[in-house]
Amino acid sequence: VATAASTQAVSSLEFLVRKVERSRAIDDADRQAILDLPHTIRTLDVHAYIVREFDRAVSACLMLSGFSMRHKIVAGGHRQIVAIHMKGDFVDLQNSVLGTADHSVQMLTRGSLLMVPKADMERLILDRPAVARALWLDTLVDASVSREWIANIGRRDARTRVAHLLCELALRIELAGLGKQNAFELPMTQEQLADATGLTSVHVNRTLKQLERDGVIDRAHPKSLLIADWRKLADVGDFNSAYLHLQVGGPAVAS
Amino acid sequence: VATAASTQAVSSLEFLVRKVERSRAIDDADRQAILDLPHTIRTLDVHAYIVREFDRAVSACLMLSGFSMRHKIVAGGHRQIVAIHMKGDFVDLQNSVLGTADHSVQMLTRGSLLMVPKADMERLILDRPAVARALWLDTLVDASVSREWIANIGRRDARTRVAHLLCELALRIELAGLGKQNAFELPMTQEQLADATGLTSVHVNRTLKQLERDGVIDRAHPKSLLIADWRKLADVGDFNSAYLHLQVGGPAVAS
DNA sequence: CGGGAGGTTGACAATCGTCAATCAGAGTGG
DNA sequence: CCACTCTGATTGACGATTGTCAACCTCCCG
Repeated sequence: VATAASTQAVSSLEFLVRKVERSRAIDDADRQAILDLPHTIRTLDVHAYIVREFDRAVSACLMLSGFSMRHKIVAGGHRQIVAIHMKGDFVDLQNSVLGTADHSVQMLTRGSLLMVPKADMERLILDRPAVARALWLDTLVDASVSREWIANIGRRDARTRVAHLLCELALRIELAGLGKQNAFELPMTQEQLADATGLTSVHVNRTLKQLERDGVIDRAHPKSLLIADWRKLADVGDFNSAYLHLQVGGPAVAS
Repeated sequence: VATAASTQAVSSLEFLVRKVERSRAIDDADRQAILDLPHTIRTLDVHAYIVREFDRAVSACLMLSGFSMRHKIVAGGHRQIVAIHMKGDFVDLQNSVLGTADHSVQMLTRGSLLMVPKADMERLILDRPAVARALWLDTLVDASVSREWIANIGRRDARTRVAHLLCELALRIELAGLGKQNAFELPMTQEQLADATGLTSVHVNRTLKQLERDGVIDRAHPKSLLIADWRKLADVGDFNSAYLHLQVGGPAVAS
């Protein structure tokens, strides 16, 4: 795989360096190992697939812009979205370690991705333990989010469930620098919200309408979401951000 | 932390070596690093907590026997079980990396655990990349199971959901050498099955009864489960074991 | 201007939850 | 050995959250 050494590409790897640094102290050799990664940038349209079920992973993909969804199809053709990804998220680090994808990842909007060949990623992981630990941390946070989604879908009613998802998206969008916590563009249709919450689009519609009537959210256009009362939404949504592990990393191993 | 060097303890670390070896080729230094880990063995009674929400992790725990459940509590006090663990599973590797636990882990049966202090685990991870990768793999498989649970709870009806969970448990119990795929002791009450599937115990009861009437399962005692027709159960449960990633590891990085 | 995707709404159906009573089995102490 | 107790399983009646179906609307875009 050729190394794309355009200005754009180099700044993208620096983005990866900063991501890794957020969760873990890394040294110059670690930093250089990341900056030396061969890579390409891919821009994908809405609905384009990043990973397809049964694919064998060939690259690790880091989202640079846009939104994507991870989803599974069950018997009967129903779809369940199991994660939403945005700028700064790795979308198939797991597939690149596990081998065959057991689900698909598809763009929710147009966006661009940093692609690093699987073999180079593997080598980075084995050569640079501090980087490996930071990436592992990333997958652990993903796993924590998945567990919260299980609880959300399994044990909360529609109103709470939708409010919770909106809270999560709002917070993550703000953290990614893509909008304000209480005013952002919702990158999903109501059908997609339904597939993420285990509901139907009709019921999501009714639920959103109700939240709007109750003065919790405000929607000028159907897609733009204004959170009229964050406190209230977090309350309705039984939302506690602990599961996002925003301050992770923990102390380095004592030496 | 003192090293417990009883015969029992040593064989437990060998168990960890074998676990790591299953997913990844490791060398003698890796093997020795594992065998040198300080550790203790703890036996816990039914309902005992392995990890409590808000705890700061102090040890990584590997299950040696018995069953446990990972669960979250939502507003209203409802409980959602987000994972079932058994012999060979790590129960708080994630907490040991993430810091504070965002949920609890509790014994479903009496059982024993191998405990390794967090700091030693951290050091192992940084010093032995091949071991770190194997452990990472373990957490990735857990994450994959979580995603399947999201789909199971979000998009399948009660009958399918329960059947799917039974299939997963049957397969994992057989793989752990704790029973046969089509005849094993179910370590969970119907209320626990309900909390794992996002249903109520009453509805789980009706569903199990129906599966029994349909000749899919057979229950001599309420707790012993005989899968009368594995094919049929897997069919009813829309079960495909791919998400368990039973053949993982992938090729080592080309050198 | 036409087509299409997505949003909105109503009527009705059904899966699943709630409540409550009863039953079965295991462990305990007398 | 036998009441006693507790946990968990079972069942019925009823209610409600959520799904289904279908129509219509609105906006965007070519």
